[in-house]
Amino acid sequence: MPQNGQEQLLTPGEVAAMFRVDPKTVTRWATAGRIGSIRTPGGHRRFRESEVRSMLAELTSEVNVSDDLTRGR
Amino acid sequence: MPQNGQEQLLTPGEVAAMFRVDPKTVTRWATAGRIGSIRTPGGHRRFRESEVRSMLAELTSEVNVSDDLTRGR
DNA sequence: TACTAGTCGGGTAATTAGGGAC
DNA sequence: GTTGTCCTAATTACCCGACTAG
Repeated sequence: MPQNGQEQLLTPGEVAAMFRVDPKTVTRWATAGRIGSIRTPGGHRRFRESEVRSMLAELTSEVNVSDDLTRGR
Repeated sequence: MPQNGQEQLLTPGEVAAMFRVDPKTVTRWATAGRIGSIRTPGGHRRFRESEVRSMLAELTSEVNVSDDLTRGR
């Protein structure tokens, strides 16, 4: 079994689905340097799941926090 | 773990997990000469861990962490 | 010898990159 | 200033049967 100290990566389509935007938009974010990207030798991009999720959480504004629903922070 | 001093070899599946691609894609990289490969007597491929890691680091671009992440602007 | 998981091949869909304009 | 859609070319993903690794 391979060691699991690696970072989980996401495809542009998955990131686009998380933000509910077009994959092209995610590509623009990567081009603009707003999100870190890992390129395959073929030129396709992969994104770090932790980075995407933290960004998603960072840009999320909750209405109210009742109890321990906040487990990531 | 295994022998030290020797170079660690990775299977196509492990390299595929690092790049979040299909093992078949890694095979294609080897066929196209984008990555060095070592063939077993049976025809299966093995890849050098150092080469894969350096390539992964080479194709990784971090975000420019500006201070204005605080949503002030 | 038999067994499980992985990796050959090829072939065909699906995704992505890049440019450019609105 | 940002996002979505158009196009073409390239890359990648999933399908199969057969073989290898251990």
